Amino acid sequence: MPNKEKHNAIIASALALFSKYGFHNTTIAQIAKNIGISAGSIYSYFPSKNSLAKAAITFVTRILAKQLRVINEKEASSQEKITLFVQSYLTFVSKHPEMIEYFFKVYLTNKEIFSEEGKSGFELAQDFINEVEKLIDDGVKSGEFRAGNFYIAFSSIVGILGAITFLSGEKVLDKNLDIYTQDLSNSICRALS
Amino acid sequence: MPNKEKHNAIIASALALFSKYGFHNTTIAQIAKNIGISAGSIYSYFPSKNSLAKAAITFVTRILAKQLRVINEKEASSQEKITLFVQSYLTFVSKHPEMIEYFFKVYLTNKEIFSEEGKSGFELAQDFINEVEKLIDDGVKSGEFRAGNFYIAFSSIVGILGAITFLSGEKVLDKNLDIYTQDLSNSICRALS
Amino acid sequence: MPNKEKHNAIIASALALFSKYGFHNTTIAQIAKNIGISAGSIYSYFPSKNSLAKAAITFVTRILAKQLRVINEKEASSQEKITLFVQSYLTFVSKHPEMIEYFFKVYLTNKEIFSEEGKSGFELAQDFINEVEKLIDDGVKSGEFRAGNFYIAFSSIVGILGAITFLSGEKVLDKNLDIYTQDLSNSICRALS
Amino acid sequence: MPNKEKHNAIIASALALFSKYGFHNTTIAQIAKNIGISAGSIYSYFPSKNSLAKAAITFVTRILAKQLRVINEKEASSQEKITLFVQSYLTFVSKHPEMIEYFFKVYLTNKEIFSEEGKSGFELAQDFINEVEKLIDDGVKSGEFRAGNFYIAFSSIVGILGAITFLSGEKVLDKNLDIYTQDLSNSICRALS
DNA sequence: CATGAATGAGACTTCATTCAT
DNA sequence: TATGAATGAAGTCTCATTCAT
Repeated sequence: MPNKEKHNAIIASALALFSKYGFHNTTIAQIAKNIGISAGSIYSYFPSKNSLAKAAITFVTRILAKQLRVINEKEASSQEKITLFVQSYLTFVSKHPEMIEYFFKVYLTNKEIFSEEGKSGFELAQDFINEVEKLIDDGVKSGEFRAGNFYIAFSSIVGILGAITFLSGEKVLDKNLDIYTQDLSNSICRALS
Repeated sequence: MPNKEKHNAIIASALALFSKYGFHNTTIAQIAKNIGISAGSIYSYFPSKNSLAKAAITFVTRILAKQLRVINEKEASSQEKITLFVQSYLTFVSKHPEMIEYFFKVYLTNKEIFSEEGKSGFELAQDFINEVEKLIDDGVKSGEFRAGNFYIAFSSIVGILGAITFLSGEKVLDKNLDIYTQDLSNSICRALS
Repeated sequence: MPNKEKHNAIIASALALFSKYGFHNTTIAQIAKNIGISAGSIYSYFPSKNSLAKAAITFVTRILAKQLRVINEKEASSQEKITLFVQSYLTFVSKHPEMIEYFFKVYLTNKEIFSEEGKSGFELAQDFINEVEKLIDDGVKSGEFRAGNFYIAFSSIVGILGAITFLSGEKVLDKNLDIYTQDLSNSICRALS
Repeated sequence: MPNKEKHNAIIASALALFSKYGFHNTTIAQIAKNIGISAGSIYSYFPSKNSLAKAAITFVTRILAKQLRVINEKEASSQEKITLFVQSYLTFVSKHPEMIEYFFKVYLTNKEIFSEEGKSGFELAQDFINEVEKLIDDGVKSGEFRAGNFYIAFSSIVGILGAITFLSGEKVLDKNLDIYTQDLSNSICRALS
């Protein structure tokens, strides 16, 4: 693999275009042109368009997982952690909407791209999911969150954040995203408690 | 097969295949073959593949909106209405997973499919959104839900249900969906109150 | 499969171009243009370029096998049968050089096209090979040919005819092919006896 | 690695890969990697892939011509020479099947590879052909072979050997090639006499 | 209205060849 | 001379859409 900088530039380009136009409406040629390289060049870095989409997901997932890991390792109540996470998440959405939109739009809606041979593409996000699980578990242990089904708790966090992200991307929100931090944290904590 | 019947059969076929394989991985020929008609004849009913996708989403949206309208018109507390809605929704997911998966998939990726037409896929769901708004408003008026930003409340309902639907589609849930009715209603009501 | 006539026209076009320019130097577009249809059209008849090459081999092989079968079924000495076969073969080469050249050039030299999953592409010619075997066996039984290894006898017939065909295709022969009938039959019979 | 040595290593690598996968299914990169050099550096030795193919065929042809020349210069009957040639040829096929397979493959498909250059692949083999001609002429002069058309005699030798080589390459022969030496020589001599 | 063969535009991908280092 | 990243041209194949029957 030639060059790490270009590798990342390709991912960034793909991320931006996939999230904007969708995976199937973005061509390799566009991704290449977008960063001033030739289409064939991309194949020195990624063996296929699908693999590029996967690399992009891994890229975003790692960032999200890392952010949450840092928060998980802090000394703070679980409610505070939720707030911190919502905060860092919304900031991230503001700064890199294309990454989050990619995560929610392309990833969730194009299973056929990410899964292979019975293996759910879901596993690509495992790192992030593990951190969410830890966040929930810790809260249950400390008594701040009620014990209950993991998937419902997971849905309460990720679903609410995902939905508000979607609305933001659709430009239906009148204000800046960070305005909603406290209110969203509140709703999530209540849903979990 | 009368006109209207074939029209609906085409939508049902499209719905099933789009949700299973994705819009771009489903061909008009497959949709046609699936119900034993010719590819060309689909164009007697829908002017394009995109228009078929739109008709399908309208079809599903109307069903969801109608279900919620019936519940909204009942004499019941808002909490009970939430439970009723979750219940009817989960039943619907169990019976017609393809419709709900398509519903979420299309909305998440509407840009990909509908972007060129000016009208966002989001707008197509206005009926349904209006009913959700009414559900929330009524709860706020009755004092059961806290007053607050509509979009956050909307996200709390639709986001949580969407997330659990996604997990169900990914086959990561160990049990039947309806098991989660009470727990989910609980989480949603807490998030709103 | 739409239409038998066009199916055969495609095979004929492929045969002519493959034998003239080689498999890899012939494009689907050329094959199509050659008979005035669109490139995509070919894929209604053959799922891939490789499959078209295979169909062409089967086509030629069947003709060769049929010719030899007719001769094998005649009442004649084996030597006479050899002569008849050489005669009919040379006539065929004169009339349809592209078919025979295809057989010897494309088929023999592009194994990767015709074989699949351990299965030797050789089997595509089985019909013809069987007839050659019968021709030899009958001669051995009648005492005209010496008993011996089948593959050597096979090589004596097919190798000699193949080589003269090749030379003919290379335009190094000064005279018409049929001039050589008696001489070739002679050589083959001696090689076998 | 000195100049000449690398030159030959490239030819050997090309020979092995061309014969195994075919000219068009072998990439310059593979040829290079196979001997641990870079793709670009092949162009320091050969101006194009085609020229490399030509150099390879010349290389093999010279070996074959030389072997036959040595035999031609011996004091022996023509029949003995045929046997010697068959023997040395089969040994060569056993030791370097890739060279012989390439030899036949290239000549059969020379149009595909060399056509644009005006000079047919056939001409490249002139050295070898001359030696075959001498072998035949000597036999005719000594009365061992019957006088007749050169091309038929040539086909009898090269066609039979080519066919058995092909069968060997197809792995349809049950035994080692050298087993067939006497039998093959026999057939060839009879065909010529 | 139905059919389905035909079209043609366009996508992904490969690879010989070049050239700056 | 060596390297190998980059190019760009080309080829296979797909499929929404059309249209003659």
